[in-house]
Amino acid sequence: MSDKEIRVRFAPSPTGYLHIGGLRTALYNYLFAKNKKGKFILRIEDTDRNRYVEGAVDNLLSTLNWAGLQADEGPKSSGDYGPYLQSERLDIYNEHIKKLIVDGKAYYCFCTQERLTELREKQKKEVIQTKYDKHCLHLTEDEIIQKLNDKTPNVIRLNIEPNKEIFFNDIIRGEVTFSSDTIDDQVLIKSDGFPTYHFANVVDDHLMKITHVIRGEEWISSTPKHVLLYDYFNWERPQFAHLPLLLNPDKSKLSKRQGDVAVEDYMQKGYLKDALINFIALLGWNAGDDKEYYTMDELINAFSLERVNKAGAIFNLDKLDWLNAEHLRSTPNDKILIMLKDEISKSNYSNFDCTDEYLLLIIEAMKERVSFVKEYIEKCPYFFEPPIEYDEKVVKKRWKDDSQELLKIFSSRIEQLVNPRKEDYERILKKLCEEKEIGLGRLIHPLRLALSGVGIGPGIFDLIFILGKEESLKRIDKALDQIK
RNA sequence: GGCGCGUUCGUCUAGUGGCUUAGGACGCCGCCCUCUCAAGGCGGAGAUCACGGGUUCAAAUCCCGUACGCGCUACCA
Repeated sequence: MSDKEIRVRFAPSPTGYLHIGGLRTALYNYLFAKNKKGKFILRIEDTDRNRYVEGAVDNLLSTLNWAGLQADEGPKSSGDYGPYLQSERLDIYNEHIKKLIVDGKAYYCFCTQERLTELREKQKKEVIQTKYDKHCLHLTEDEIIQKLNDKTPNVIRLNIEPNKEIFFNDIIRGEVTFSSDTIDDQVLIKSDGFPTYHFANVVDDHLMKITHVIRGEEWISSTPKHVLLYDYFNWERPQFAHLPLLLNPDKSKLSKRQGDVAVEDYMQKGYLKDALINFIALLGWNAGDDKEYYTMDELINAFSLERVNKAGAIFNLDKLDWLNAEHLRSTPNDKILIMLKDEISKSNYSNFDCTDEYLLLIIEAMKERVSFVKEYIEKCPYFFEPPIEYDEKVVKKRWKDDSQELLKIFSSRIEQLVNPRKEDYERILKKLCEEKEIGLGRLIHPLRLALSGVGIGPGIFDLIFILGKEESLKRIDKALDQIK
């Protein structure tokens, strides 16, 4: 493998949404390509007309873009090897299948669906492997021409020679061997004239000069068919790397039934793309050290197929939440501001009117306390509206006999302040506690309760400063009135 | 059923024959810090490395077998 340009592809079928497992496959392809200064190509495998979903391609593209996995070549990008939609490449497949037929490597099959089902049932009853019996391979040329002229529905099948050892090398798993006897004469061209995945994928990968086929483990079993096709065409085989599967908690292949599998679901839940990418990158790969937090650039630098695991990984969200918090914490405040404003517009506080400076103060104060942007609202609603009620437990624990008096004095003293800073509140509070010979908590806790209605939150001086003098005075008054 | 792939703490994983009384991370528990909650620091519980044979002075690591799990077994991808 000389200095040839590395070219890999992500080849999803447009089923309506991007599966999280698909995102990981795309990511590994992307990381590998970028690490090798190669190209990442997106090809849409839309050869199954029954599964056509309106708008699926656009959706796929936008989700991939959100995740930061822009294709160097693809349906909406430029590229010299298009079209990148298989449904637009029918002529190409047709031209290539002819060569195979001429060489006897593929053949027409006119068997009806009924005969095929019957055959399969018979084989099942005899408990032998279910596969096509090459019935139509023995048709004479005249018979074939006759049937073709009669427009008898037909498919084209791969002609697999019996009794051959087929092996290929997998970067992740090493050498894998199959006996050709266990491989079916796969349909290459369906009766509607569309190719199957097996045929289209090989033709396209060759024509698009794909050097490495990186895909899910579920393709291992059909790889011998693909490998045979390369050999039949006399084409150089790409390198294969079959990724371990993403699993449900019960270890079955990650599926819709057991939780969210669409990338959009995670977008909607408020996960940061950097966190999601970081998380799925670590599901099946690691650099061999203890590093857990990665940016995309760091992933590109560190990634290698050799260090991808063989065993499937259960998709478990605990770590994702932690990574999201980590990534959110290292996001600059001005970026969080933009996300927070968006979140506010979607919340009950959509009419809340305030300056960016106000939100920035909240962001800074809450930064260590949130894992998601929306928690800047959920965990501290008191920044957006006065407390409606006071946490019963906190009242019981923190509201003492002297709380009323202390708050009254404190309130009257801060009232005198002009444009108070955080330090001014602190000075006054400390002085008052000194005078009364009490610990700071004696005043701090009731004050927090009065201001926020709850017993948890940012530092008290941040809290009072952010709310501001007027608002704080109002809230203290109200609390004095309502908490008994 | 056939074929293929896999199997280290609950989960993600390190480990490529001696450095391993199997390391880290998430989660969980405790302590410290402290105005609360977090964050942070420190510590703890948690894996007879699926099982059984072999090879070797020495095996989680190499070989064989078994079990279990998963994938494929379509004119789906």
